[in-house]
Amino acid sequence: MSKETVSIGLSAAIVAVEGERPSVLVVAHDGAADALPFGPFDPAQQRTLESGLRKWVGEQTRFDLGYTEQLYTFGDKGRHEAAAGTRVVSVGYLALTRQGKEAPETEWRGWYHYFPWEDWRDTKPVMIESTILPALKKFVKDAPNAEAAELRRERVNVCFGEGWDEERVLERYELLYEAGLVEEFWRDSALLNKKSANKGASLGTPMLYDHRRILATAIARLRGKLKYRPVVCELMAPTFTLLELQRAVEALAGLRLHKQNFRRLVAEQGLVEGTGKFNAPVRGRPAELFRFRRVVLRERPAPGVRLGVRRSKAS
Amino acid sequence: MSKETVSIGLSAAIVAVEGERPSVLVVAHDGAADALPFGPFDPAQQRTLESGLRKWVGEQTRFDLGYTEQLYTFGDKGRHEAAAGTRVVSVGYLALTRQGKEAPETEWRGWYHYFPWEDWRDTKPVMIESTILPALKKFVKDAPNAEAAELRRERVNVCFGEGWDEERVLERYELLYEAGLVEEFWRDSALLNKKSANKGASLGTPMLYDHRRILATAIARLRGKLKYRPVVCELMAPTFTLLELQRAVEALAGLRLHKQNFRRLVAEQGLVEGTGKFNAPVRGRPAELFRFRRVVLRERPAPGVRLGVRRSKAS
DNA sequence: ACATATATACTCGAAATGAGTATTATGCGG
DNA sequence: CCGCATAATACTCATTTCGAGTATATATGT
Repeated sequence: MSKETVSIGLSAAIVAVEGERPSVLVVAHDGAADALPFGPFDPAQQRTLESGLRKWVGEQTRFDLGYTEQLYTFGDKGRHEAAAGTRVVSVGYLALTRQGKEAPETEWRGWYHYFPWEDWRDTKPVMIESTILPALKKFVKDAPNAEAAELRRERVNVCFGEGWDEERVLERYELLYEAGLVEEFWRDSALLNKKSANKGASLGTPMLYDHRRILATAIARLRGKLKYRPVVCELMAPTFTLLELQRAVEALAGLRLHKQNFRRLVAEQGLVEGTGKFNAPVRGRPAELFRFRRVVLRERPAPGVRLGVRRSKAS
Repeated sequence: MSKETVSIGLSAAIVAVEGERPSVLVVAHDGAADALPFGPFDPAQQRTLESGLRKWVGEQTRFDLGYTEQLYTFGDKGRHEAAAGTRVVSVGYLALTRQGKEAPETEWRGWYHYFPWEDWRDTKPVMIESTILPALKKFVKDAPNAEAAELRRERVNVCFGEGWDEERVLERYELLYEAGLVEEFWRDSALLNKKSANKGASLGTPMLYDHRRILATAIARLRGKLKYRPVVCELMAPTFTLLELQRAVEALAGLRLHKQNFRRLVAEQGLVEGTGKFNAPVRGRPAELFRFRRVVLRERPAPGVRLGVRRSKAS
């Protein structure tokens, strides 16, 4: 039994929304691919995993995390290579923030750079029909046997078939990974096999280690949670118009919502309250500025933003 | 910086339902408290965390895990004590099974032994009014300052106040832990402070290490997932009556459901199909035996068992 | 004044939900 | 063999929620 030691890596997907653009904080870790802020967990110094995370994030980004939530622990061999003889088990976190100042070495990047197929706000991304589905069709055909092919077909259908489920971000990324459609797959298998496979397709911008997988998990979780917990509030300025709130939710969900119904929902749920003040609009009637109601923020038995998804024409 | 090393512990809450009793597989680990099957992760031998888990569970229970799902990774100092100088970070899993044969050293135990306050099927557990709320009121009063008291009051209200949310199992357990109402709290603080604090209240049966916390997470997750994924099917015999299915869901949720509406839901969703055969009832009209529809099992864009919770009188 | 753009109010039908009542099929005690 | 208790299953109904849309109000720029 070779003595391989374990090390715990902590990574954070720190998310913010500026206008219509959901973004994530990346650090230029070693000039290579984009990376999430991360570092090893030091059990001697830290009482909890989360405090370890805060320490790293603080050092790398001078950021003071607000809302944080653990996502998942990944331990697969070969998806987070470190020094030989050490296995990195990485614990991913989601953090929400208001995009204040950040440190020199960091940068906000729109998360759809990494997941261009996830943004359905304007139209269904053309790459799905033009690139993804044909490649996945090939992936199905290349299955080792009929049973595996049927399984793959099902997965493709669930992930990219009719009935878009905006929450299946991770499932989709993993499918593309296994199908060899993201750069990480070729990089990881080259490292594992010690031979460089010929580089295949590369959808979206790759990230360091398994960071894109962590980000996928973060987006999936956030999209899910939006619907039953008031998490958007962590991302908004102290006051905002209802349209701004809607645009933020849309940006995160990657979908357009029905305006009138959206405001009905947030109103009914008592999520926000008017301030009596109005904004100075570029065009059109001024909109009232709202704020979140403190009461709701301390998680009640209650609600988030149920997205009133729309199925027909314009806003 | 003292060289403390990390070790990863894998634990599984293996859940089954027999009739009306949801239960979890426990092992008699060292005669002491009940424990979940668990063991350290060996990076040299295992490619993934889950395969490591399957190995341990296989060895300790001769069980072949079916459906498994990662729950959470706990790393707090002092809640899973091991050899000095090693910090155990424990990754908890949920597994669902049909309660077949088990190994000698193991035993199925009803999970409400550990969480008696979570079973609302017959009535609201009296212990909530008689024991828990008075003790928590004291916990609020003992807060170091007014702000902390307000926070505690809110938590008590969300967890045990009006509007029972059956999913907040973990929140409730953690609150009781912090309030010193479960044995684990006194055990852990004695270990940390090296002095044995006077033992306080002890609600429910305690477990080894942080296993009760992992079980709480498992129940919470399962109760949540019931509503939007067909997970019960992992727990049912190949064929079953609709009432048996309902009883299983009720057992897990700790709530009673409205019979007619329950069958409407599962029927509409196409979750099950009749077999044409009927059971031999002790009393009453014989019930048709159903089975789950294969199609639905490969997670569709779709449904689980939305619980048609009832708010008035009898079944 | 009017075209344009946005905010906000209100309407309407379809579907989902909660809560029943009604009917059907058994076994059993007389 | 009748009638009753018991459970399964069918059907009803009011209410709420949801998706979709129309209507009206209030700005700006020309």
